[in-house]
Amino acid sequence: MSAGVEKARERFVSTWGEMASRWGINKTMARVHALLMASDAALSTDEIMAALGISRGNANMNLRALVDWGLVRRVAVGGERREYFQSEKDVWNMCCRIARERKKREIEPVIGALEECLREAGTGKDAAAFRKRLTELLDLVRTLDFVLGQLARQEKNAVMPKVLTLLKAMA
Amino acid sequence: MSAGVEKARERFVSTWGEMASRWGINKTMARVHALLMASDAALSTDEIMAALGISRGNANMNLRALVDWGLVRRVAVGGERREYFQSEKDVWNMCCRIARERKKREIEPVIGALEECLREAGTGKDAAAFRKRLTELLDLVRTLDFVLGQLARQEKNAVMPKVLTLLKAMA
DNA sequence: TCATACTTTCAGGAAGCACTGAAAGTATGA
DNA sequence: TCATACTTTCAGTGCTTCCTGAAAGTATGA
Repeated sequence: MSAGVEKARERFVSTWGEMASRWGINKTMARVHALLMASDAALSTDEIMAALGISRGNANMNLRALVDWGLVRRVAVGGERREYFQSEKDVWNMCCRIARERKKREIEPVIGALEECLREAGTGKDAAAFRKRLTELLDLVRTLDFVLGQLARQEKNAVMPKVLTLLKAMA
Repeated sequence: MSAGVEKARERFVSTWGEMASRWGINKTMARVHALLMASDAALSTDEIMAALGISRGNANMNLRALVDWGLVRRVAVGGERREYFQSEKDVWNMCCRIARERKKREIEPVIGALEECLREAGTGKDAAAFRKRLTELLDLVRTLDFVLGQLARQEKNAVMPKVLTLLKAMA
């Protein structure tokens, strides 16, 4: 078979790592994720360490984070004691998991903080313009929160693909 | 007037900075942006330096980046030689600018790289599953690219708010 | 053209975040 | 219960990114 496949996998791993770090996600975490996505079989910690040239501690930490995000599962491989890891293979599910976690970790706290700002800004006339902008911003962030929520509920709710189809049709 | 307004502005600045840094955006850049959003009047470099306690070089760099992103404008204040800065006040426009830039800087290059991976992966049977996953991923990223593109075109295209309204109605 | 008032650049330093590796912890089967 | 095979933790280190401040650059009006 063509030798390019391995090069392609490597390129994929580094592309994914690069992209993730621009979106505030740990580069190594994304590389581990990409490696698992690119691999048909489940991989052990040692295989991941070897493939990416990272330490045991680092591998462990990032694998745990990926499991927390719901992007990777631990799997038992017949008879073996060692743990193996396997990524969620459905990219749409993957996207839903990411939406759910970012909503929870990054959007919801901001909504709370903006509400607090609004409360703190009081009712004075000098803050009227500020309050208006805060209100509009809060509205926007709530919309984003709503959209991510819909994405996150995907498994129970098929509305998102319909909307996307519709959006393309309307364009 | 209530003394809380200034506290509210400060909280807003730090909230915005915190959020941005979790999404891969320079924290100081976001704080400058927030300061300008919270301020009714245009501000000079010196005022920004004083308000945020940052150096001239830092202020200059981040202001330029904000201007590049289309989130902040330089404005002339009658007779004065010094430059003043003012943020885009419409939050929806702001959102469109961010969508446009992130699409251009971060999504489009990834699409190119994934296409290259797919080409490089060849046609061998051993890479069939990898190719399948790459294809699905590419599809997903292209969808995101499309959505950001629609957002970015907002000024010429009112489709996005309609879709959002619809999404809420369908939920 | 020069003095002035302001802006921009960039080398070096500081801060924060990620990584290593060895030691401690845990589960398994004999 | 112990030996073994593996996983997890975390203090110290390294690396990247960000920031500073002084020097160079630029525009303006006299």
